[in-house]
Amino acid sequence: MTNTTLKLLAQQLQLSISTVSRALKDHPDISTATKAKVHALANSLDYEPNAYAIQLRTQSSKIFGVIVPAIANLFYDSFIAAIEEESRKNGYALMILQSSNNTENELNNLKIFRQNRVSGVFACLSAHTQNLEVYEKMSERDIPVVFFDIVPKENKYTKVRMADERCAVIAAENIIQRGAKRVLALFGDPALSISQKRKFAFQQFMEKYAPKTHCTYVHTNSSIEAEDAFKKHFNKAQKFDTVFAMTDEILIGVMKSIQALNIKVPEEMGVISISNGFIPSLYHPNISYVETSGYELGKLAFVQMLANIKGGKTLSELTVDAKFVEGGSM
Amino acid sequence: MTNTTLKLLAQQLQLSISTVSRALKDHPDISTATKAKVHALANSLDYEPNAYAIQLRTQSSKIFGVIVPAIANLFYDSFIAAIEEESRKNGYALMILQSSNNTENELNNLKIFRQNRVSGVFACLSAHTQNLEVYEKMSERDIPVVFFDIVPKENKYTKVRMADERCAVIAAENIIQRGAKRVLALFGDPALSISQKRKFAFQQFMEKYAPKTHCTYVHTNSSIEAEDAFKKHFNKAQKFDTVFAMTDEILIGVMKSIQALNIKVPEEMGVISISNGFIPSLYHPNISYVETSGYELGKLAFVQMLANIKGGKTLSELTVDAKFVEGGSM
DNA sequence: ATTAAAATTGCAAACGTTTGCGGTAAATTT
DNA sequence: AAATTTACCGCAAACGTTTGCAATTTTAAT
Repeated sequence: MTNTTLKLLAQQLQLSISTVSRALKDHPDISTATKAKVHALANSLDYEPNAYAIQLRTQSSKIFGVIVPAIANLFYDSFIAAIEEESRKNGYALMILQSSNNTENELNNLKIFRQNRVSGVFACLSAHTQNLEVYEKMSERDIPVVFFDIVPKENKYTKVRMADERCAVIAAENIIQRGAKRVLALFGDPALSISQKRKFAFQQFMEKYAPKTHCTYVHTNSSIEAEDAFKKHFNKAQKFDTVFAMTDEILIGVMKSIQALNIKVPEEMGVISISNGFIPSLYHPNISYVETSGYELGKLAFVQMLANIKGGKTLSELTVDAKFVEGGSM
Repeated sequence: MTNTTLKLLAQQLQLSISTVSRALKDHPDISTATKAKVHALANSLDYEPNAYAIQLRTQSSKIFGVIVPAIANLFYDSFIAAIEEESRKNGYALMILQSSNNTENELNNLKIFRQNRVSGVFACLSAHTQNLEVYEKMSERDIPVVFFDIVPKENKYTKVRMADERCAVIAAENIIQRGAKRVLALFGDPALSISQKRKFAFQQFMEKYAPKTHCTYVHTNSSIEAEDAFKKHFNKAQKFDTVFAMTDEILIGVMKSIQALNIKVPEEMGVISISNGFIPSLYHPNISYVETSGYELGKLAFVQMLANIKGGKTLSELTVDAKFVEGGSM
């Protein structure tokens, strides 16, 4: 069946296309009588405006592009869920593409976004993307870009991210409060700035406020590595009494070791992590964590995007605050 | 900066728009010389065809719509990841909207899809959507719909889903093989056909091949309920020695109880579930499960979609096979 | 009854493509 | 050298909207 168009409505009503168009959007020029007629027919014929014709005419699409390393990821999921919600409220739809942490895919995705003339893009950089030229190209075309999570260093870009240092500090505070004597602190890939920031802040804080607490710092790149690291260090003479996991991935490894060794939490071992909350809720007792909400980040990113679209440029870095969520593991 | 268009290229090269258009797509009518010139200028000016103009002219967009109850969900994630991959390979992009299991949202999303004249939609029904009229409306507009996971009963629709009965049977087989005497079998919302199917198949099989095994069947609607149900039944005089969880959500509740009661797996309690594998891998020992891969389902759905677009109608139900994955919990 | 103002509606161009068809010049055949 | 084919290119319409402006009708003011 062929789609109903303005032309069709106009013909059936013996009106001009322009009148129909205006009637449909309550233009004051049109009499209430004809408005009623037009609306009636439009409804009964299931008229749906052709988004492509509109965009072609108005030069603006109601679509945002989103690039994430992976959709199947607890954190990005909730980020996407948040901007999807906001987008819908504001009459936008989302086009979501995953880079798989691959720069080439990232480029291709950006291209699709350009071809579809998206109104803006939310981008999480691939781990090793260095060349930001493509993103410049978006700006030249007046397509705002809001970076999130993995963001470029230069501060000419609009970006939102977690308050990484604060997270680490809050974790450290709680570890001190527990009265930990020896702690094992596990961090992620040392090449990533997020790992560096969190470790640096954590270490600084511990050394300043609890110089007598013995801390062991280890970098691991996967759940398995974290699991092994835990076991290895647990077998030493001086056992640690508290473990800090920088990410969910690490926490998962840690918890497998804890279960395997049948260690009692929190009596024999305190556990604290940085997370969005899902993984910590899987265990008994629930793991205490510092919350980094992808959802909140999404909301914030959307605000930035809207500001960018409406009022011109807002070149700044915004961070979403961290808060401690008590489980029962400390 | 204004986008470069065919018209601009044509002007600069002193050619007609049609020649430029044809040159860009290697039309045999155009001489290699001019093709070269056109390509050169197009490249240096970063020409990107306007997808909206193309769609308007050709009446076909290269976009698929996807409706899921929630993006932030292990299963749907991997489904989305799969169709995203395939879409990219085939030159399509995805527009993803979530229904939040709310029929009104579902309707709105479909509307957005219609307005954007998507080439097809992948839809997972909201839990309680009864009225499929909207989907009929898509078909009238020649937009193919492939249902996945939660699918309508009528077999005039194209659908892909997990082999629910097989899953349940495989689980039952393994429970029998373990030599279970008493089993607690936990299923989801009894209103959902997926729960019914799995329970029916499971029960049938157990009664036929292990009539002496005592089975308790319970329906629960959340992790918490599952957690409570486990505890409640575990306190009875005759303890069960094996537990079956129909979904990840249920498994999570079960495992919290198991941890809380400090039950040894698999010695004191055998555990088996139906899952895509992520949650089972979180525990020690890993939980044995029957695999229902969202990823595989996605691949299958895409095949169906393509068939539908290319060769007309393929009205049938396809299921993706199940297989048992040994953890260490049985 | 004229004229001016206000209320309605229609015309036509534009957005950037694609594509059937017709046109011209060069190459080939007679 | 005329006739025919081939190679290359341009014209113009169409896709479905939006919108400035002009045209028409109605209402109000003289």
